[in-house]
Parts: sequence; structure tokens; C-alpha cells
Amino acid sequence: MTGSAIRYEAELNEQQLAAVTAPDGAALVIAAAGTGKTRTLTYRVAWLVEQHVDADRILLLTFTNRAAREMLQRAQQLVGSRVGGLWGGTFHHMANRLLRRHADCLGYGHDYSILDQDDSVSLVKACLRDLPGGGKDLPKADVLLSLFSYAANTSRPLTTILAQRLGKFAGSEEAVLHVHRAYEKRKRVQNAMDFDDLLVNGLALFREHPQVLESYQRRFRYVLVDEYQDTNIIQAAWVDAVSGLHGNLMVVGDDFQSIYSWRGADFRNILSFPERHPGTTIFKLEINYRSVPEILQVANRCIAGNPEQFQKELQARREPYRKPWFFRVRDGSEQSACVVERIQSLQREGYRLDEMAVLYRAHFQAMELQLLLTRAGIPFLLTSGVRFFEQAHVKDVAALVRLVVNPSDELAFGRLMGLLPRVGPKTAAKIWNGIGQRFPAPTPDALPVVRKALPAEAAKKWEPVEDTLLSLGVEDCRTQPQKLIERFITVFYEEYAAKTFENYESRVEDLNELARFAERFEDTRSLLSELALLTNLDAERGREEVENEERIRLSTVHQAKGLEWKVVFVLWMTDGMFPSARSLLDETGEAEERRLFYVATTRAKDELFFMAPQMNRGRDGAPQYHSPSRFISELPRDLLQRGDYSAW
DNA sequence: GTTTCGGTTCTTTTT
DNA sequence: GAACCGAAAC
Repeated sequence: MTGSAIRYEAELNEQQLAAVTAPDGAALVIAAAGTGKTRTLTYRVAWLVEQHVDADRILLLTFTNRAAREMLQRAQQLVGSRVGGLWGGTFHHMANRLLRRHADCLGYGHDYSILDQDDSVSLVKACLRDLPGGGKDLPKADVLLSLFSYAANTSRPLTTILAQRLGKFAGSEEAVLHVHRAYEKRKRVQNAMDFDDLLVNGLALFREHPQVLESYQRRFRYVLVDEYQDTNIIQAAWVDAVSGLHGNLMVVGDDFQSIYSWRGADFRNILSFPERHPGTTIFKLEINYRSVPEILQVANRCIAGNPEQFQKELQARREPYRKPWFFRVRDGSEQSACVVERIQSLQREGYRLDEMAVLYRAHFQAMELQLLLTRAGIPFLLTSGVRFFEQAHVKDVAALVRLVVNPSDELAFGRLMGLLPRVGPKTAAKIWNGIGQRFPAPTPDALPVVRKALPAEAAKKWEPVEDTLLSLGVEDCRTQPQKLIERFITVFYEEYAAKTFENYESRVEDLNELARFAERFEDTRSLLSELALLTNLDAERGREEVENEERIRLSTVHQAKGLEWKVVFVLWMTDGMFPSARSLLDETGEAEERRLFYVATTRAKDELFFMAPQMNRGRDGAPQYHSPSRFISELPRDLLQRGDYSAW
């Protein structure tokens, strides 16, 4: 099954072929929506492998794990197992992979914990509480964290960010900087990195240790980057560095689809790529195979006025079909009813549920629809909201695992102790200090100090956990994560869940799934190093395959990026919802919302429905009226058709 | 002094 | 829902 069976000329169009067979050097592929970007990258990988490039010398950076997996699978279909050794994944994953090996260069232990958003907020809260006055006169912890994060991701000094964005808290710069220093220090003490640290340290590793950089530069002869328009300045610098020796850097992206500037992404990375890499070859993919021309007209039209972009226009190849629909419904509940009614009618036309999706700007906009879908018996798949690995019960169990791997993880300790009766934050902190700020090893002479420090009632509940840890011992704790998790559930967590959560059965079921998931990993450490970086889509993968049930997808527009469906509904197409009122506060907000609208529009292949309720009720019950989104009203009227809905 | 409980308020987007 | 606050309970 070697020997080239791939007929590149027949399977790719001229533009794609040029990119796939691009010569060595820097290449920029501007790939508009639905023009076969994934296909191009996949064939590029196959082509390189067929040019006798070892797969383990190719680095493929993607925006999600799903994208990496998908491309590798497809490339594997093309050239077989030869792609096996390829390194592919998100920037956070790659940074993590390198940092696990070289953490000591930067003063971390290699078993550092990764703090997810929730953990980070808790830690900032703890720093606030340490302030005289408890930081009550400062912004809330999550707001502070977003400021810290923005500074990190844009590589700008925090003081600059504060000067611009502190708003009504202007004047408390000093206090905020103090909290930030405390936060950084506590992460260090706990041997923990947050998401931003992974990127920042990933770059620092290269900057401060040229010999490390050089070894990876030599290793990766070819570097491919997907969704380049959503890289931030750190990621761009990291990519430039790692590809610096061979110079074979191909980046693929679409500046029209840059929708992550709020987290530091800078689409100027893609605009200035040719200047940063003299001699760059530019390829443009503009032929769209995905959508009917009526949908592309809306997409082209809405984005045309945006400033600062590579000019390009989607060229339709499909036959004309129907214009996108615009439904002006009364309110949220009529919107839900209308969508459900349309779904059922489309099903009668022959569309399957998994060929349809409902997209929206923000999670809460879909709640009403969820209720109605449930009542109508239409199964749906929700990829938004709280992620699997961030749910309280999953994090509770993960806390024990974290402590076993990283005994300095105070956050995990606090969480674990908090599960015991009459132990809250204060008691947990006292015990932590009492036992020398380190979780003891699971041995008979070390471990009991925890139980001895606990109040009587808590100690009684803790005892079975202690027994479990002792029976597993140092060795099994380290190598048998699934046993650790299973037993912890049996001897402790099941009972705790039963008295804490209403829906405790489904939560325990989640946890059993976590245990099964843990089985895939060779040791506890590698499980943990993945856990915080996994998304809902990853967790879902197994379930989806097993159940194999047709379900309609509900998703934010952000999470829909890169996906496509035959039928797409967009909810709450009203001014204030989409574009969201908050995004319009800053100057570049509207342009980014328009790009987001462009992304939503270009997800649809056959049919597209825009829903615009006229009113909703505020919290106080007062009605609020909504005009149609400016993205709709600024379109020429004849691009859409008006739908009609009268309640049953 | 702490934890726990009950009532109230508010939702942008995510690795 | 989940995060926050104040008040009751340990």
C-alpha cells in the first residue's frame, strides 16, 4: 500500500494543488470559508510524506484537538501508517509536551499542575482575600484574571492594560498589581501553570535556552499551522522560532474568520506574515464547494465593508437553491417553537438531525430551546456550556489525582478537604500549613498526619480514603489512575454525591466514564497532563460513537468554527444580542462581531435561518424590544426571504 | 470562628 | 445553574 495512489491533479483544484505542492520556504495560504482548507492541509501532509519526509519531522499546529485528529486520520487514509509519528495538536498541547520535558530549565518541577479557568479564579480569589480589607474595593476575581490573561496573551505590560481597561476601578492599579504578583507567586509555590503560562513559558523556553530551541528547530523540518488568523503574538513568535532553521513554515488561515481578539489573537499576524518572512509565497483559495450561492452572497456582502483585510470573494460552485430565511418572531418562546417546527418539517423533507445545527452568540440564548427540544422529543448535542472536565464532580475526583502527582498542589488539597463535613476554606488552609504545605506520600508512616489534623467527623469520613491510598501504595497510585479513581468513588465519593447533588446517578455515571477514560493512559501523570486541556468535544467522542444516535447540534458560533451542516439556524439575530451589546463598547468590537456573523453564515450548506425575536422579558418582567441585527438590516432586501410563523 | 444554608442576581465568546 | 451575601447553626 505504498506507491503513490494519490492523484493530486484529479483530487484537488488548481489553487489547492499549488498550495499542496508548494516548494520549500515560507508559505501563506489564505483559505476562505468552505474552500477546502482541511483538505489542502491534509494533502500537504500526505505530499510531504511522499516526498520522503519522515512524519516525526512534521509539526502540525491546530486550533482544537479535534481538528488535529481529523487531519491525521484523513492523511492516514491517503498514505497509511507513515503519518504515525507526526506531532499534531493545539499550541497549548505542544507547549505542554515540551514543558513536561524541560520544566526544570524554567524552575518548575516536571509534574506541575495545570490550572484551568476555574482553578485560576479560585487562586485569584485567595489572593484577594489576603488583602487587608479582602479586596472588596477591587474588580471581581474573574475580571482580574481576564486582565492578567489579556496582558499575558498580548505580551504587553499589565500596567498598560490596566490603564485602558480598569474602568471605574481606575486608581486601584497598585492594589491590582499586588494581587497579580501574589497570584504569580502562589502558582510558583504550588508548582502550577495556568493556560497562559503554558504559552508564555513555551516561548520563554525557546528564548532563554537556545540549545533547547535548536534541538527542536533541527527536528521539525516542516511546520504547518491551521487557523493562523487566531494566533496571538506569543504563538506567532513561537512558530517563527521553531521553524527558524529550515524556514519551511506554511500557515493557513482566513482573516475574515478572526474571532478571538478578546483573548489576545491578533489578525495582524496573518496580514504581516509576508513582511516577517521575506520571500513568502501567497496562495489564495476562493472556490467554495460548501454552500449554495444564495448563502455566499450574504456572506460576501456582510463582510465586504470591514477594514484591514485581504480582499477576496467566495466563488460559488454549487447550483442556486433557496435564499436564506429571515423569521421575525414575537419572542423567545415563539422562536423556539418556530425552530422546532422547522426542524420537524425539514426531517419530513429528508434531512437528518445530525445534518442540522442551531447556533447562537451566547450560551444562555439557547436555554429556552433546550427545554422545548426536550419536550418535543428531539435529541440534541450541546457542545457549549460547562465542559465535562470542569464540572464540579469531575474536578472533585480529579483533585485527589492531582495531589498524588503534585503534592504541592494546595488548590487540589483545599478542594478535596472541602468535601469533608465541617471543613471549609479556613480549616483546609490550617491543615495545609500544619502538615508542612505538602500532601504526604501514601505510606503508613506519612499519610495518617492528614487524618490526625482533621476534626473528628471529617476524620471518620476520610479514613476509607486513607485506607484506599495505603492499599494502593506509592506504586499503584502512580501507575493505576483508573483504580485510584474507581476506589475513591466507591469508598467515598458516591456517598458524598448522593447527599450533595440532586442528579447524583448521572454524575456518578460521568465519573465512571472518567475512570474508563483514565485507563487509556499509561500512568497517572500522563492522564493529568491531558486532563485540563481536554474539551467537551474530546470527552464526547467516545459517547458519540457508542450511542450512534442522530442528534441536532447546539453550539455557540465560536465553537462552530471549522464545522459545517446542511441546515443552520442562528438564534437571536437582534441588535444587542448579535452583535452583543458589550462587544460594541470598544472600537474594534463591531468588526469582530461581523466576522463572527460571517463564520455563522458560512457554516450552512443548503439552508440558513435567521431568527429575530421582537421582544423578551427582562429579569424584572419588563418587556424589552429588539430591532433586527444590523448585520441583517444592512443587507439588500432581496438577498433574504421572509419566513412566516403563526403559533399553533 | 467557621461552615452551611437559603435567598437573590446575572449570564459573551475559550485553551 | 452558580456565585454571592447575610444569617443561622455547629
